[in-house]
Amino acid sequence: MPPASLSRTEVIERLTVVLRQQGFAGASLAELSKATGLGKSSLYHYFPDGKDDMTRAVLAHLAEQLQEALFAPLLAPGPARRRLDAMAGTLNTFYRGGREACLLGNLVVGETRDRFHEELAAIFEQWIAAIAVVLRDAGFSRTLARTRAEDAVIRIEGALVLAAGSGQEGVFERTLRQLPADLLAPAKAGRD
Amino acid sequence: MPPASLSRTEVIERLTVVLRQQGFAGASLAELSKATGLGKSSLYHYFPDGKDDMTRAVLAHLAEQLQEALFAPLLAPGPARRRLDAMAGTLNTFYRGGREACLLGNLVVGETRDRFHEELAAIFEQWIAAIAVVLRDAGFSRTLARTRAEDAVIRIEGALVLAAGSGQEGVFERTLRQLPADLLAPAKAGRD
DNA sequence: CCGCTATTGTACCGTTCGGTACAACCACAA
DNA sequence: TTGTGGTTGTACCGAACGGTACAATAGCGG
Repeated sequence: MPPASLSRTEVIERLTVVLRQQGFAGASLAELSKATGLGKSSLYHYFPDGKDDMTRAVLAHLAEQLQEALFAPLLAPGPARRRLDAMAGTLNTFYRGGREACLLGNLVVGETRDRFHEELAAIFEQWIAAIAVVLRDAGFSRTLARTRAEDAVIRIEGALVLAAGSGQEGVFERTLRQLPADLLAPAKAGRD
Repeated sequence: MPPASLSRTEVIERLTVVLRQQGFAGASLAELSKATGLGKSSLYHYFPDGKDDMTRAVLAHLAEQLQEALFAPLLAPGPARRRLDAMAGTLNTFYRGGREACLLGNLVVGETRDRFHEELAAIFEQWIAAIAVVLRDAGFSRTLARTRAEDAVIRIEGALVLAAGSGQEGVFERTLRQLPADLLAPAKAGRD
């Protein structure tokens, strides 16, 4: 085994890859060890509580990443449309056009949903709240902004599921392309 | 262990419960055995290839169920709106208002995505195709009907993810409530 | 150079994993 | 009654699981 020379961040990023592809139950210590290049003893040195600790570290790292790459731009000044377009662009590269799975989506399963519920719910909430701010800035009511923001996250997560399940390439990118305009579309009586 | 006296269908339904809650990797033989009341030997008697066979049987059973409870009503004559409303109602009970996970969504993960890709893709495709027929009947173009049908499945799957991840009860039901009207909304220039 | 701490390899723990072998059972037909 | 074939409990398999103990190392400040 090489002398590592990986920063903690790099280790966490490699753990992320395994967890987001395999889910919690499917990610074995052996795989996590291989992916990081760290032996089990090193892994337990940095993450004393094992997979649990690793997952929490991965979630914390993800929260930071999203904060600066997604939420902050959403909350920054500028035209609503441009901010939403930026989110779509960021997500498209983040999920490699739908070819990469969503860590959050793969952790809301079985016992892990309850075990990491706080962290998961917090990330989802921040995301929705950030989108809702944009929609409020665009002039929508608080409640409409909120439901549309939830809808945005719903469509992103759903598109990742369908893209993975159907194997159709375009599904995710098309969803991202439509999203900004749909979110900003004028409210219609009887809808929303 | 009781003398079983379960029909094959009942066994499959009990396997379904475990698989949809725990996913493939998270569903152990011990759990599947306990849930069905069948010992491992009986399980292997009915499903010689183990979890693989069980999962395939569960997927086949799900396909049948969806066929008669979801796709057939969608393809039956009647006003488009009523047919979509029926779908929404069926889904709401099927997923217990978002409290129950989606088997499909939990199988598009890790290696299981590839292992059962054919079955998964077929079910998604049938579902989308059935919705698209309704939208074509409602007067939409082939391509618009198709993309909106994909969007419907996307929103359903996404709503299940967000409902599970956020713990918010209303998310799934609200999504289902909005869906029929959104799908039938007149096309607007620049959107869709 | 020393000594100290952080890190790591190796060996091992008990448990559970998916899966198999096989004898006993059971209902039922001959 | 005696098969007989579909079923089942029990015992077991090797491998992999998550996790631990510990001695050896590596790197670095003094």
